[in-house]
Amino acid sequence: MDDPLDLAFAALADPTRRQILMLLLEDDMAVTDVAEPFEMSLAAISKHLGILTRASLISQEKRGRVKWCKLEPEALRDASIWMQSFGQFEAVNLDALERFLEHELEPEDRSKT
Amino acid sequence: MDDPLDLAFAALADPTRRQILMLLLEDDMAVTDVAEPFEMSLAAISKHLGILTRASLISQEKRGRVKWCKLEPEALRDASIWMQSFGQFEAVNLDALERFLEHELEPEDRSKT
DNA sequence: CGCATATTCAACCATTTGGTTGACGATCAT
DNA sequence: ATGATCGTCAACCAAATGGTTGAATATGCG
Repeated sequence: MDDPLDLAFAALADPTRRQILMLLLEDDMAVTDVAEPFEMSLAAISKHLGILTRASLISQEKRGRVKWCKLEPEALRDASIWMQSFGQFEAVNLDALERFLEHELEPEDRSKT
Repeated sequence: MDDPLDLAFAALADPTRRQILMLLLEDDMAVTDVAEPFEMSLAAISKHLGILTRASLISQEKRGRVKWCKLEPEALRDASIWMQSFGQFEAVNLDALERFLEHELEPEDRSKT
């Protein structure tokens, strides 16, 4: 079961991991900093990052003792492309996207605007 | 864990379920007919269809003793929209899509052309 | 060196998942 | 009414998932 599509969708199915991706959308981050907003242990976050890495949704590069996490949109693109075949292209409604993201991002506690 | 996005991505993470969606892309189908190309039991397929239904990726309507399954792209669209925020819109590369679908659909045994 | 920081590893646990089988309830045809 | 077909349900099972804790491994700092 190492179909890239399996890995990508399975990785995206967890809300913690989607939230991690949203964090990384703003900037590359160290593992410890990724973990900071979450209630769970650092080890748990480390596992989530491993899953995201195996799914190629992020990459991790160790510089010094810090491991930097970076968003890697390629695999996400493949999954997105797969989905387009069902969404019949009208899926990409940018107005809907904006409204959706507002609704999705607001309830999170990460709003330090 | 009834976030629609969780349900949609988790449903898509299974290759059997993605294959079912591809079947339904061509036409609405009865449960038995959906199950026919697969090795596994009818009950297993019934479960998969239940998961797809709870994720709103398909709908099921019982007419007589036959339960018809129908593709329902709305939830898929939501998931797709979520992903666009990472793919930075250039994700929708139609050439790539066509090449991808060719590669994805060809190896299946569903080719009765 | 000796200690703090950053991250992973290993063992463990509860829950979920994906599958099986056999019995069951509906529906249609004869 | 009998019987075949359509589909689900319930109980069970093995394996995967998402979390915990405590020990281990680097790496940087003074």
